[in-house]
Amino acid sequence: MRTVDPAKHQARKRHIVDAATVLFATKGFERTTTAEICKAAGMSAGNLFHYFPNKRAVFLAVFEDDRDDKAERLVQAQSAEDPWQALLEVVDLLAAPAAEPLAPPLVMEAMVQAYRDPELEAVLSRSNAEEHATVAALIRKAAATGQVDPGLDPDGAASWVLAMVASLYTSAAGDPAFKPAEQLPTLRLILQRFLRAGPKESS
Amino acid sequence: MRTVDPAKHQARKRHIVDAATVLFATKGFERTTTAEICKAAGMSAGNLFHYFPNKRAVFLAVFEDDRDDKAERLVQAQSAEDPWQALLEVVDLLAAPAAEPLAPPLVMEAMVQAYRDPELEAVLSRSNAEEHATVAALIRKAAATGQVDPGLDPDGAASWVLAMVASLYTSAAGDPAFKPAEQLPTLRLILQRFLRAGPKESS
DNA sequence: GTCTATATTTCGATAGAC
DNA sequence: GTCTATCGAAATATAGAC
Repeated sequence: MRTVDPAKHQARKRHIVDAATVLFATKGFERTTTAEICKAAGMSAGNLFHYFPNKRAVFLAVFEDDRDDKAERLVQAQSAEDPWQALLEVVDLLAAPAAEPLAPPLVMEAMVQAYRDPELEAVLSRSNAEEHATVAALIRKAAATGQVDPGLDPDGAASWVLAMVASLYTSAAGDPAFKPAEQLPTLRLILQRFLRAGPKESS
Repeated sequence: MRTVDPAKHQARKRHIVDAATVLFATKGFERTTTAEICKAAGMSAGNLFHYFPNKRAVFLAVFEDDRDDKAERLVQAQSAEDPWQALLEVVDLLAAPAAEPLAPPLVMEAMVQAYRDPELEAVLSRSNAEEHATVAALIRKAAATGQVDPGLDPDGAASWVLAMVASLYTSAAGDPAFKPAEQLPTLRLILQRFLRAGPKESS
């Protein structure tokens, strides 16, 4: 007999993760106490540890949830008709959260913690691998339709596209005056010139 | 009467900084103890604290020294005849250390610590401002000679150039298999296409 | 290096759903 | 009656001060 409703259980975990996300982003992982998470989530320590084995697991769940979310939306964007338009949509999708105040510090914190936590490292690199595969596939498609320079290595180019998107997060994290949204037009311009350029180059 | 030879004092500080750099890069700031720094530098704690007030000051000195170093070499590269060649040289100069094993983790560590240490933050942003000014000036010059698209905003473009260089460090820090040196040709290609593109764009 | 303060995690109990 | 969510206090671990 199972009396636990999986959906409810999942929702409860999500509630905890949402509360913890704010704290992790503003105070960092170590400086956030489980007591604070409990208070933010409106529950006791005993209850919190009923859902997660330890604090690290809560942190991990932040990025697992995000990965699931993103993977789903990537499939959407990927399925768009025109490969070049799909690529631009994917880039927008990946870049958009950089404008939210919590995302950049959270990304920084994740990079730091990934250094010390192989499990987190695994989640992040899986997430990155999915993004890379999506972007590379679209570049390949767009090259096939002549919308992207066929001379480019799709995997190498995809890495650079992702690196540029990532720099929106690192820049925003370091400098509060940096506005990622304002950089999107320039990012699109760079991508356009880099990827669509024809085979002939003037040195 | 002065009993300290300033040059000798400076050299001794440099020696400590060099020894500490290796430790900071491999173990991170917090996990490096002052005792380890003493041992690596071959001196007693009393002697070390004669040169630096605390561990944080040693860490700070790593980046101050680097800034001085870089500023000097930036002047060199900046003075090259052709603005476009000068720009490429500056980029190479800034990108080159990414290939050294210690630099990427050290850069990461600096970014993390800058979050919590306004003094370090100041050193890093000053360093960044100098790089930005140099690159922007060269872009302006190259635009004037028609080697760079005059439609670009030099400051905005310079920020993106630096962001791309920085991504060599972050990528190398995260993934041991990533080889910054191999990415240099692609980086140059991106810069070339982004910056040199004429005014007409095919959408 | 010891000791204190603070944070994390475990434990046993209670109350309600099925 | 069994199973689960919840609580709050107790025990363990960790970190910081002296």
